[in-house]
Amino acid sequence: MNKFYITTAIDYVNSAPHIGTAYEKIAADAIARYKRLAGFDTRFLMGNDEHSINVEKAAREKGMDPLAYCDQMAEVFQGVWKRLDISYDDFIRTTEPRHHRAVQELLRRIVARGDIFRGKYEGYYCVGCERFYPEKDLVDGKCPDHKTEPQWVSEENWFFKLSAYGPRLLAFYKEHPDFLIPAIRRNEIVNVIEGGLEDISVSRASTWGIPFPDDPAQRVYVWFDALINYISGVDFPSEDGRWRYWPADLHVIGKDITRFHCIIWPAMLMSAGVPLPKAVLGHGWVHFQGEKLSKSLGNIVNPLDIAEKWGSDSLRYYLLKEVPLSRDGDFTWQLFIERYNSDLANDWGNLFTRTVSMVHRYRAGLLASREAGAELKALIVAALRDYREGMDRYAIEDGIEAAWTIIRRANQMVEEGAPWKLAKDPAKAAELDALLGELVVALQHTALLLFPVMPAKARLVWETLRLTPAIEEARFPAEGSLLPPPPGDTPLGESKPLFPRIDKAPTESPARTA
RNA sequence: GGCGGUGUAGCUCAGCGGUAGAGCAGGGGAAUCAUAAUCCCUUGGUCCGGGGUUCGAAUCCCUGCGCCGCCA
Repeated sequence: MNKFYITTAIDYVNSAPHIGTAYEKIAADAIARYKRLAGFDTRFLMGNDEHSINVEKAAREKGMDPLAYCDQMAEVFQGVWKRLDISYDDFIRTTEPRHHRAVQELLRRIVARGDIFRGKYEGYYCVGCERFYPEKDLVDGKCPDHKTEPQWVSEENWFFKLSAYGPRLLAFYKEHPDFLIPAIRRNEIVNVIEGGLEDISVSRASTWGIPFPDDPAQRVYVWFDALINYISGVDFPSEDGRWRYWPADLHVIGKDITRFHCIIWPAMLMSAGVPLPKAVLGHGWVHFQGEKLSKSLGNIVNPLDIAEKWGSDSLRYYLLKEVPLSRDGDFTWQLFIERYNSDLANDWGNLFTRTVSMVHRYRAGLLASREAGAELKALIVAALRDYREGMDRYAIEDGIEAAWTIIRRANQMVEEGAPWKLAKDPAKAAELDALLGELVVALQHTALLLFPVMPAKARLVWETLRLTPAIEEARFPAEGSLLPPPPGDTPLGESKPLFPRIDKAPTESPARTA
């Protein structure tokens, strides 16, 4: 069986997840679920990045031991992810022993290669960013991001010979043009490499972090440490068990950290002699009401607020449909309500309730016919093909669009067939049976296709149609065919609104307006 | 400043050499199974401005402007 190993960025735990963080996990989750439907032995890794100085600082400010603080935040993060139906298989924390082992072993190999040397670093260091800034990049002597004064740091560190890897990286990008998605970001990275790489400091004099091998006075620099989670999560340096998932098939990350993932990380692996990941997807940002998310603007939206009120699926749908991974998108309440009502409540939700209630009303919940006619079958087969074509390119919005061709057609079929008329004429009983059967088959396939995007509602549709086994076990039918139909001898479940409409008035301004 | 992207209907976007497209919103109608949802029809665009290539350009080239990204 083909495997598929997908990861997301691990998160700093000095603040709770916001809608942008959630977007990345939701997108990765949809891809992971899609791959499972496609029959891949899928491994989906997420985690927390706990060795940041800022994490230590946040803990101290709360008067907590850093590790205890991290434990607490790990609960918070995983609670949010579960609430959003993120189906991760494993959750790695960089304070775990398994991670320490992996980091130290990888470093040992890099040292053995001769790529680590002792050097002195002096420069302005922004604690907020955990990075050095050249003086010319400072604005009024302050960090352009945090607007705080950086510290002048001068210390002896361990350095990694990144500069030596420029040619190999360029050759790699030439051979693997699809490594970094979308293409535009690949060009940027190639330009950076062509401009020449500098060696990087990979250790800090600190007490919070992973001890540098053979130099307990130094801790591994948080970024160097963090990247390694992708292999410690599959048991590196063990050669068996989960290591079969490596190399990763896709690292899903934000576009701001592509350089770490597309230059430093491959170079580290080259140095250590570990195979490189297959691809990196650098997604864009979710803006809120037209503005970047930022603490100072106070427009950080808690994804749980939306999920609690309207269901996690509606948030997932909005983000995946309106914010293609390849570019930035915007979250606005107005558009959210618009998409929710028109796409979810009116199109999909209504198709579900009207179909199920007609089966109950006219046929006591039982299906005498359970197959698609030639025309509908062709449509579903085409939708399956288009869906997979889109999802394989990680164009989730195109996959959703393909699913909607079934929904639209089914709603049309209801109008054209007018079951309420057929029901009044006993001579047309067979026609009515056939139509209801077609609608149910259509609905069944929408549940399959939308499961990666809206797992909870898809599951509800699936179960209402009495389909077995569970939707989590479902797999795509072979090319050109449809799923096995629902049973004919068990009455369908209850018809209830999948997405209760949002009445505009009371929800006009749940947050400040732009 | 350099490199790159982008600018198409009120909104979000597709089209990327052959008579302007989709969804939503707006207008009209049909229907009543359904969350007053659905379905049908429909209004709406100097395709950012200017120049050029071509029988023909939203689509290619040049230039100006706006926005965005990366680098400096």
